[in-house]
Amino acid sequence: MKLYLYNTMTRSVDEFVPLEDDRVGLYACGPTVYNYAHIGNLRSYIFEDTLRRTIAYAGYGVSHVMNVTDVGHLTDDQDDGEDKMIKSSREMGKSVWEIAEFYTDSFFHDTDRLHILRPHVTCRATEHIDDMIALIARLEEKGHTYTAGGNVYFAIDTFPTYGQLAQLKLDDLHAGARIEVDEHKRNPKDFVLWFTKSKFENQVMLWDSPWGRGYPGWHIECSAMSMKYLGEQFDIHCGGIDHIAVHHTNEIAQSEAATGKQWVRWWCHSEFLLDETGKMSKSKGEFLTLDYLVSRGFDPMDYRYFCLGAHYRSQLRFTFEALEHARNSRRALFSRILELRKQAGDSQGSTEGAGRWLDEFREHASQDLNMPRCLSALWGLVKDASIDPACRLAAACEMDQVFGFYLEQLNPEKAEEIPFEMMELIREREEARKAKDYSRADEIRAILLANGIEIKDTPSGTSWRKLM
RNA sequence: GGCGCCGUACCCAAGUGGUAAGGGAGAGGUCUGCAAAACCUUUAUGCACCGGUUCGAAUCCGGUCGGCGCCUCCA
Repeated sequence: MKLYLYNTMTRSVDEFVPLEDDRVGLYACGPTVYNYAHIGNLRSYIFEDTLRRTIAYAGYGVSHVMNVTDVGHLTDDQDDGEDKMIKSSREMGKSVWEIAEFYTDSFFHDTDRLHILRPHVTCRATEHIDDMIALIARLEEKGHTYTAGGNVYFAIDTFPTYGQLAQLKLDDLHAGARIEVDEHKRNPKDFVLWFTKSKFENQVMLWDSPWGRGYPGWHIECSAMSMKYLGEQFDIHCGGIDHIAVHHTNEIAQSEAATGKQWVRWWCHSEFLLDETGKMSKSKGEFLTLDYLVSRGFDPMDYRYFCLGAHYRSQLRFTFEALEHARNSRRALFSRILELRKQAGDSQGSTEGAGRWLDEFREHASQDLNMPRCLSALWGLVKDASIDPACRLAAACEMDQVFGFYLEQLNPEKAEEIPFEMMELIREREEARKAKDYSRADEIRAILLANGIEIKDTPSGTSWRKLM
């Protein structure tokens, strides 16, 4: 299966050809673990997961590497902002290391529930300080750095193609329009590789370096760690669209300045999730978490389905109404799958006969991950009565390799496992129906429904199903 | 000021030159004690607006109006 992916560098959808024939190196910018991930963050990881699954579905092996930024970042682009890790530490009365561990665990708890596959390598910034120092030293040797005011800076003037990814026109940039420019910078777009001056009273994350005791700049970790695990050149680097202008632009500069060759071949960026007021942002203070959605009665798969309903390069506005629609669809889909399983019985289905739908699915998956169209193909398949149920089921499970709903794990028995009291109510309703006391029967049906149990009366008796 | 994106039915959302996917919600029908589920039927001569290019445009070009994101940490 040929894959076509949008590449931010070329600004077009191009045929994807990996460096090696059968293995794809994929680097994803991971979380900064000073707070919970919000659902906007999680949308990005769902996109990356879809990308990874699609690459695997297309027949490639994938090496998926993700960083965890557990070293403090400042709240702005100078060294007089507040370190977010320290801020969080102070507010929660825990050490920065405990904060990092707590939110890292929380992050993976969320991604697990969303069926986001864990990266093959998860690398923590604090465990790779030596690699970062080595990279900075390499840049220093090649004359790309200077020291001023105690900090080591990257000089963008030494990297002629600076800003290519973001199509920045350096002359037109009004740097400092919104913030004051660091007086030590030779060029306003220069950025810090290593800090030695800490103004924070509780800065405990400090390491020795050739430039003094301090801590790394914000961009160097991704360069150092991606090259360590994927090589000096690799296939895909992905992240949120906000990273294009600064983070990834700077990563490219420092990486390619150090190695003298192209670093990343494909840049894939996902668009933002918006809320009613606009972009969802951690710094606004209030934001939606997966836990909150769950507390409102949603299943993590509802959110996954919601995200898959829109293209990853489109802004998507989150509303609870839209999430409810996604939940309805997802439930309907899951119950159809369970129904197919029942009909299929023990017969092992082959996907032959579902070729039309699988072709459609593959075509849209390969065209820059058009998940809305893929979902459309899944629905077409599932509803196609001309195809044998076992075959439909097998084909749906094949598509699910990309969707990640884990349809195969849907368990009819589990759907029918209900508490004893509910069981009693069902029995009582049966008796009421026999006695033609329909008002009581309807009343019980309403109670059951309120408890997430759906009743279905058939000629052969009453069956029930948990709304999952 | 620079860069980029969007405006498609009641809602969400694909489609980017060949005559509007899919889902949700609603309506009618079969079934049912009534429902639910399932199935069938149904809901945009039109894709913000105005021009232009073309045999043909939601799709390309120009303009207008409206909305959003990035350029500070941020997915």
